[in-house]
Amino acid sequence: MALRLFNSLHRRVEEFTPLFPDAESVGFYCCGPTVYDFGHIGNFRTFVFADLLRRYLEFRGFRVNHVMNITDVEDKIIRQVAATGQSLAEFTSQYTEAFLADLATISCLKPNHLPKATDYIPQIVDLIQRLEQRGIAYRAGDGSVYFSINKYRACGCCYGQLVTLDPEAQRRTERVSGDSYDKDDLADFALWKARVPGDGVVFWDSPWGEGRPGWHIECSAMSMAILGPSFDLHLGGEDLAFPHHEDEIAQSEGTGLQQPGRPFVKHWVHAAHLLVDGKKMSKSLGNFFTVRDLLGQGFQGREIRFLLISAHYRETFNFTREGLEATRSALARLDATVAQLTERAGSEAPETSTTPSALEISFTEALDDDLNVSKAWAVIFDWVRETNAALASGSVSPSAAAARLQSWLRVDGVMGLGGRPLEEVPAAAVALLEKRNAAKAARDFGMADTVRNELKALGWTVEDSKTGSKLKRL
RNA sequence: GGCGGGGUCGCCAAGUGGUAAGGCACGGCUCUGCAAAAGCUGCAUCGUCGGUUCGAUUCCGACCCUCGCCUCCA
Repeated sequence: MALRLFNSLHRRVEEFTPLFPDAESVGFYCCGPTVYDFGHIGNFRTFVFADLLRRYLEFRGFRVNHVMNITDVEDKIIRQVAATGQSLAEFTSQYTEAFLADLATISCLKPNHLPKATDYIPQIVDLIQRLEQRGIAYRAGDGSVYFSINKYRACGCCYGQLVTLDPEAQRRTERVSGDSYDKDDLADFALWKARVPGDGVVFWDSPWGEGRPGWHIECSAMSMAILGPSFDLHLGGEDLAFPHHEDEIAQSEGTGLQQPGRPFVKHWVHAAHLLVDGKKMSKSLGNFFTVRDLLGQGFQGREIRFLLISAHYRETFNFTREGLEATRSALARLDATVAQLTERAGSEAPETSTTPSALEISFTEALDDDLNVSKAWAVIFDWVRETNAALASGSVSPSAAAARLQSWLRVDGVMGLGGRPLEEVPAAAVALLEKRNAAKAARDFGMADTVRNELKALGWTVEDSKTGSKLKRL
């Protein structure tokens, strides 16, 4: 079996095979954040999903060249720069750093490349010039450069690969008409925006005068500069499918840089939105939570991660506080099993086995199926139950425990939950535990219960078993 | 208005033409001084109405509700 993934380009699940089988890595691009503010967990749903897919590809033996861009020039950023008096770099770097810190908090591996749009102005200009030379880009009266969808189509190219849009049937929103500028056609989009007074000091020189790049062309420039004109996977939130990704395809393929018969991107993958109270989580609706907000409320990064990858990536998912709280119990159960295995295994080497474990086989089957995480969690929790039962029956040898643990660690290499960090038991708690043990031995259960409550107040719970009492962090 | 997703147990969420995974919560039992943890166990006929079929939650049609995109957006 092989990994099958839904390809937005063909609207069906397809087997994933690399575009260039001999290449040393798979080209993997995910549209990153616009760094004008802290990202919210709706944004991070997409990034965690990208991280999961990247980790799974690696689990399946691919080497992945993971690129995530940072959009560091854009209208909102320019407004903020003007308002704060900071330089563009000063302003965007603080949110870029915050973004990377948040990614780490939710256990996302750092992408191999994190290109910033402002570092790719020459490449952007180059692409626009190519489009101009081919007659697909044109200069408008205001000094901006636009992409002509009609000219592009006249070259035999297809605009409308990711979405089926009938321009005539479109609603004429205010946004559309308000954005008309000097375009030949309403649907054309900006490649280079001429400098306007509101841009302040944010502008670059170009063959078309001072200005700044359009949003869409940035991703084309960065992805092709790093991964080449054709690459394997392009990810993003579903709201980016149109117009952002559609325009990326048009600009990138419009340059004619691809080898004949090669697409810009072989496989497009889109992550569905996170909802809050049934509505899309967004800055404009104000119904969002940042990673920092949730951390401040006492949640852990791994709990947020778990929740974000508990549902299939193509289904919208309703975020609730209750849902986040529920992850705690589930993770605790998983942690307890892993902790028991670790203890049982000791320093014993795992049983040698040349075949993957049942856990790994079922897990692989689940994720091969268009990254069916729900199925994967079912597999994992079935394994938890079975492992707990085996441990309780005493039938797990240290080397068998080590083997199970090793197998889990391989699976967790994809899920990225990690274990809950072990905390050293403070001396005060140890003393109380001993006091309770003594009380129990003396059959003074009133005292034992009192001490147990004192321990609880310190944040430790007691678990009694045949082999003695143990403290566990609450 | 156009296009695209959804409606499955209290909540979250898989899945299948032959009467429905898993997680959280809840109940019972075992274990325990009592708990906790763990195990066992109980709990749904799948939005509505029709159609196809020996049989549909799964296919088709209609309808209702809901979310998203339609050039700011992960």
